[in-house]
Amino acid sequence: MINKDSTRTHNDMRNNIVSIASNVFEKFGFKKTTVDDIAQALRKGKSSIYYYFKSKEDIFKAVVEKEADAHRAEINRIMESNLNTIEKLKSYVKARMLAVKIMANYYTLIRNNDVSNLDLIEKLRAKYDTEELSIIKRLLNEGMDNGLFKVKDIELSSIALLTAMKGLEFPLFIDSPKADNLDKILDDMLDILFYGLVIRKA
Amino acid sequence: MINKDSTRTHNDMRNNIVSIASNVFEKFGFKKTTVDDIAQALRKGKSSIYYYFKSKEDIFKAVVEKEADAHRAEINRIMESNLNTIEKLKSYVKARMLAVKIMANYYTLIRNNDVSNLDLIEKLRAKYDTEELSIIKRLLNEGMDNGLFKVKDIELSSIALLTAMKGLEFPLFIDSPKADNLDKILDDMLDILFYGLVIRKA
DNA sequence: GTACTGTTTTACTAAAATGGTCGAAAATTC
DNA sequence: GAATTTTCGACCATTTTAGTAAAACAGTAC
Repeated sequence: MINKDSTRTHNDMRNNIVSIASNVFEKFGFKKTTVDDIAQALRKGKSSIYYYFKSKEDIFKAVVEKEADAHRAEINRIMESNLNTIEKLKSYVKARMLAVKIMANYYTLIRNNDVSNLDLIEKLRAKYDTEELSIIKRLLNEGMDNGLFKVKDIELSSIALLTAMKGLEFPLFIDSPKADNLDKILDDMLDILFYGLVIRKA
Repeated sequence: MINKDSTRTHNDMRNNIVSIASNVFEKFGFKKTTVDDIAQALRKGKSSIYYYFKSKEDIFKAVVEKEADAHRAEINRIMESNLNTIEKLKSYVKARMLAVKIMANYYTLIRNNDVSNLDLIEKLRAKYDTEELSIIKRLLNEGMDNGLFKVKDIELSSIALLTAMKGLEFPLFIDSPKADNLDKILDDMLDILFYGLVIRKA
C-alpha cells in the first residue's frame, strides 16, 4: 500500500521535473531538447526521468499543461468579472494573445512547426482549441442573452473569431510588441471586428 | 580559370553563410546546431554548405573569427589612441571583458564546456590566448619604456593579468551587468590591480 | 539481519539523426 | 555549345537519442 508521504514526494518530484524541464524546453525547443538535457539539469540519470514520466512527449505535455493552467487562471478572472460582455470579450482576446507568452513552450512548438512534431502539435492543438471555442461560445451566448450581440450562428462565429485570433499569432511571433502597443493594436482590430456584431444603439 | 567575379560571389556566399550561421549558433550553441539547421536558414540544401566549407567546425571557426575581427578593431583603436599607458591598459581590459558579448559564440562554447567539444575549445583557446598575451606584453613593454610600469618579469605578469581577466569571465557569464556597472566594477578592480604595478609619484 | 518499497543507475537496444561524400543535374559564364 | 560553378538528392558510416530491463542503492519496518 502506498503511503501518503511517498505519494506526496512522488508528486513533488514530478512537479520539480516539470518546472526544470520547462526551462530546458524553452531554451532549446521540444526537438532539440534531449531527455538527457533535462536529467543533467536535475542532476539525475536519464532513466530516473522514466520512473516519473512515460516519455519525452509526456513530460512536454505536462509542461504545456502547467503553462495552460496559468493561462486558465487569467481567463477565469475575466469570465467572473463584472465587465459587460463586450469588455469581457475584449479582455479575453487580449489575454488570449498574451498566451503566446504565457504558454511559451506550446507556441514555440507551433511556431517551429517541424514536420516531425506534427502528431504532437495536432494533439495539443485539438485539446486547447476545444477549450478556446468553449469560452468564446459562452461569451457569445452571454452577449446574445443580454442583447449586446446579434449572432446568427454562434458555432460559425466562434470558429471565425478563433481563426482570426490565430491569424494574429503570426505577427506576434515575428515581432514582439511591447504590452502597451499590443493593447492598442488589439483595441483597433477589435473595434473593427465588433462593428458587425454589436447592435447599434441610437 | 577562376574569374574574379566568381571569386567575389564565392566569397559573398561564404560571408553570407558565416553571417547566418552566426545567428543559428548563437541560438542553439555549437553542439545542438546542425548543418541542416544552417542550410535551412539559408534556404539551401545541406550539401551546398560543404561546397564552401570543409566541415561544421570550419564554419564555426569562421564565425568566431568574424566576431574576433570586430573585437580586434576595438583593440586596435585603443592601442593607437593617445591615452597614456595606464589608461590604455584600463581601456584594453574593459574591451576585453566586453568581448564576452562581442565574441558571443566563442564564449558560449567555452561556457558550456561540453566534453565533446574540448578539442575545438582547446584549438580556439590557444589561438586567441596567444593574441591576448601579445597585446598585454606590448602594453607592459610600453609602460616600462615610458616609466609608468615597473615589472620584473613581463612574461609572468602578462600571464597573471590574462589569468585574472579569465577569472572575471565567470561572474560575467552568470550575471550580465549593465554597461555602466561593468565600467565601475572594472575601474575598482583595476585600481587595486595597478596598485602593485604603477610607480608611486610623490 | 532480513524483507520490502521507492528510487536511481548501469548497461543495453533499436531507431533516428547527423556529418560528410559522391555523382548528376541545373545554372551561369564565356 | 562548352566549360565552369553551384546545387541537391541519395547515400553511408557513425553518433546520438528515446526508452527499457535488471541490478543496485537507500531508507524503513520488524
